Amino acid sequence: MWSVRADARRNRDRIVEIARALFKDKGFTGVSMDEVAKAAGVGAGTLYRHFPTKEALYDAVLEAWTDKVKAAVDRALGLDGSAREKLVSWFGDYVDLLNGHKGAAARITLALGDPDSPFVAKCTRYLGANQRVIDELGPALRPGVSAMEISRLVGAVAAVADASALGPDEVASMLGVVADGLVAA
Amino acid sequence: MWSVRADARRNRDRIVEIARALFKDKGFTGVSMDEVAKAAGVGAGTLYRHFPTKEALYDAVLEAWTDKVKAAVDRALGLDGSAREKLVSWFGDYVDLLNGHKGAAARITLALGDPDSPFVAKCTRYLGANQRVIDELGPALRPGVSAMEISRLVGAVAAVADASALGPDEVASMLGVVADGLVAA
DNA sequence: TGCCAAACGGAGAGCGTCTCCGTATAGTTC
DNA sequence: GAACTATACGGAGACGCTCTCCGTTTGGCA
Repeated sequence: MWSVRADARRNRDRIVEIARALFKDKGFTGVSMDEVAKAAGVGAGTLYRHFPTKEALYDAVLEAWTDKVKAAVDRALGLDGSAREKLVSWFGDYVDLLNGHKGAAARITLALGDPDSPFVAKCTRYLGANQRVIDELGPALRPGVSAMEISRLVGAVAAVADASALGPDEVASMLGVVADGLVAA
Repeated sequence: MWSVRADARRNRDRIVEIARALFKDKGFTGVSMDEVAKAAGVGAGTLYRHFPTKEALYDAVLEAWTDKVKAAVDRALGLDGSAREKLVSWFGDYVDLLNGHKGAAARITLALGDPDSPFVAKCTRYLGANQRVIDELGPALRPGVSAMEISRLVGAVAAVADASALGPDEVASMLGVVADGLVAA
C-alpha cells in the first residue's frame, strides 16, 4: 500500500472542512476538539491521528491563507502611490485576511520567532511578504528596518484588533501610525 | 471585630505574596491555582473565597504596578527633550514595568475596552497616563490621536515583546517606530 | 465559657486536550 | 471471491485545569 487509504483521505478532508466552519464561527478557543470530532462524525482518536494537536488542525484550516497573503502584497506593491499608501493598503489587507479567524493573528504573530511552532509555514510566508516590501520600497523606508520587525508590528496590531473586535476605522488609524513610523526618516 | 477576621487577612496577604513570586517566575498560564493554594498552605476553597477567579488574583498581585505607571509617566514628561524622546522614554518604561510578569501585557491590553474585566483599574490608570501625555504634548502629536489608540499600540508591542521574549534593542526599535508615527504630522 | 458568623479545607464537578487499545476495514494477494 | 494484514477507526478514560459545594473549624464577642 502505497498511498493513503481512501477512507482516511475522506475523513481528513471532511475534518478540515468542518473545522474551518467551526473555527470561523467561534474562534480557536471557542471550539473544542471533541466538538470538531462529533461534527465531523469521527472519533477523537481519528481526529488526533490526522492532527496531533489542536494547533496542527488550525494550521491545516488556514492553509488557503498563505496564497492570499502573497496576492495581497502583490496587489499593494503594484499600486500607483506613495510608499506610505502601499504600506497602508498591504497592512489593511493583512488584517482583513485574518478577520473572522478569531485568535489566528495572535497565534501567527507569537509564532514568528519559534521554529517549532506548527505555524512555521505561515510565518515564513508572512515574513517573506514583508521582505518583498522592504526590497521594493527600500529607500523610502526607515533605514535598518527588518521584515521581522514589520511583521511583529503589524501582527501585534492585528492581534489586538482581533481580540478587542475593533472596527475598521480604529484599525486603519493604528496601521496609519505604524506606516508613518516606518517611512519616517 | 469590625472588619475582616485576623486569620483571613493573614491568609490573603500570604496568598498574594506567594502568588506574586510564582507568577513572576512562571507567568500567568504557567501557574495553576492549586499550585498557589498548596504553596500558600491553604485549601482551594480558601483561595477562591479571597479571589473569585485566577485573573482577580493576578489583579491583586499587580497592585503595586499602577503606582509605578504614574511615576514613569511623570518622569518622562519631566525630561528635557523632544516629544519623541519623551514618548520613547515613557513607552520603554511601560514595557519594562511589565517585564518579568509574563502574560500581563497581553491581558491588560486586551482588557482595555472591556468594562467587566478584573483589570479595569489597571486599564483606567494606563489610559489616564496616556491621556496626560496627550494633554501635555498635544500640539506635537499627530492630530486626533486618542489615549486608547496609544495605549493599544504600545500595549500590543509590549505583549509581543513579552510573549516572544524580545531583547531590549528589538523592543526599543519597535517603540521608536510607534513614537515616530505618533509625532508625524 | 459558650456561641455563631466567618473562614477554612479538600473532594469532586465539569470541561479541556490528548492517549491507548481493541475493533473494523481497505486494499492486496492468491 | 476469500483470506490476510497493514492501516485506520471509535470512544473510554487519563490527566490537568478552573472553580464549587459543603461539612468542619475557629476567631472574636457576650
